[in-house]
Amino acid sequence: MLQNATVKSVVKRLPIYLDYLLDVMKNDSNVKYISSKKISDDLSLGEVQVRKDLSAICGNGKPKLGYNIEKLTNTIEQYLGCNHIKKAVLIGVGKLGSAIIAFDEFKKYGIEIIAGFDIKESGNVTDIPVHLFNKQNLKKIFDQNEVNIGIICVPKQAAQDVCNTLVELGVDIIWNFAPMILKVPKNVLVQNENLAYSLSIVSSVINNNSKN
Amino acid sequence: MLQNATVKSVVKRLPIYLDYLLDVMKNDSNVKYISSKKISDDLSLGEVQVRKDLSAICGNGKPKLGYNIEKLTNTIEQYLGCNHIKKAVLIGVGKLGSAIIAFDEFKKYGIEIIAGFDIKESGNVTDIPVHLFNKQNLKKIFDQNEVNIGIICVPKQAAQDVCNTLVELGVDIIWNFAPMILKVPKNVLVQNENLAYSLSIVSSVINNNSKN
DNA sequence: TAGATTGTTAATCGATTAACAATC
DNA sequence: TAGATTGTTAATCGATTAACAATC
Repeated sequence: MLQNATVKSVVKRLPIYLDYLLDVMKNDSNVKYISSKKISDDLSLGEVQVRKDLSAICGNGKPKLGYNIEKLTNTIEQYLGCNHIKKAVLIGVGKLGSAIIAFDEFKKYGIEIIAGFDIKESGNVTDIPVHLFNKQNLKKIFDQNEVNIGIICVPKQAAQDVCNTLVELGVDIIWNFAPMILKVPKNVLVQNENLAYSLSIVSSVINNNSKN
Repeated sequence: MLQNATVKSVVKRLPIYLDYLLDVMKNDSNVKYISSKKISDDLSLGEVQVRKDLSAICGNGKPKLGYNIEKLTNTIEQYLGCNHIKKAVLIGVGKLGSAIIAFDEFKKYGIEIIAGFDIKESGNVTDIPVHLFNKQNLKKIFDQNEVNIGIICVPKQAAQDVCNTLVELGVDIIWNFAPMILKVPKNVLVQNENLAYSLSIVSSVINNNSKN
């Protein structure tokens, strides 16, 4: 069922479907089936695209009825690994770092931040301990836990160093908020959250609109 | 020079080039020209892609020499509207909101946050006044300034309401951090910064890697 | 059976890459 | 002039959309 070949463009839409389906079920727990037409209308997507996306990950739609909404939800959650707990550490507990730690949506995808690290030790942020950042302290946590994810919220000057340390300790994926491109070995994946790049789009859109 | 037709895929790479070029110039102020080969090598992009991107926005490369690095930088900055000041307000000055206000990269793209708004009035965040959020207060700021950008950092339950108010007051573009899809009229553009969706990719990557 | 809706195959569109011509 | 590097036209690749066949 979980074909690795499922393309990136489809995976990117899965959380959109998931949010939508959860919402539909919350609003009316009697709905058992939902059609691709309704989904596509509500989400402003192409009808065929929805059908093709869904058939790529489950393909248990019933002609005349649509998709069993509960089954579909479960399939998407399974595909996204929502029920498989993954542990993360976050480095750089400044304003952004604390905001991320407090971010509500981690549980939804089965991700748990088990510790924060900062060059200033600073107690707790909403239950999660913040340790002094150094290799020994970090290693201790990695020895006691299987840590999959490293979240980088340090200033960009420090980001590559922090990244190297995380890679050395064995994270699989880095969620990077530092506005720069990190160098990592091929087996590590970097998911960039480059706010500056988004900002550049905001800026260019206004710039070019006002030229019209 | 600034063709509106320049495609989105190209625009998305412009800030990458810009960061890179600024960095090259900082490290060696003697470099006058840079070739597409060097750029593509350093950024791990295709050589032809770099050349095509650059020719789309400027096209003043010199055979045998490369591109005048200063001219190129200026052109990109101009294209992205870096030297044209655009004003923004930010709604929801919680942890994430304060982090955004303090974010360093606004100036680079000519964006200025002139005020924050929150349901709790809370003084200042790094020089920027935070007002009590209500329509009157918001309108006052819009009357006194040409505000182009609304930044939404409120919880998702409040986001659509805030969005409507901002649209009504006349923003051109909304930078949305609430993890949901906002409904806006066609003339308003929403740039989503949906951390939850990024997170879902983080989750799915680990999930599917560990299946191999 | 007729009709609604799924699922798939083929056509289109957009972006990237390859081949090559133009130019300093 | 020869060689390096740009810029453009054509080929390829991937994703979306359209057309239609399959099925409950």
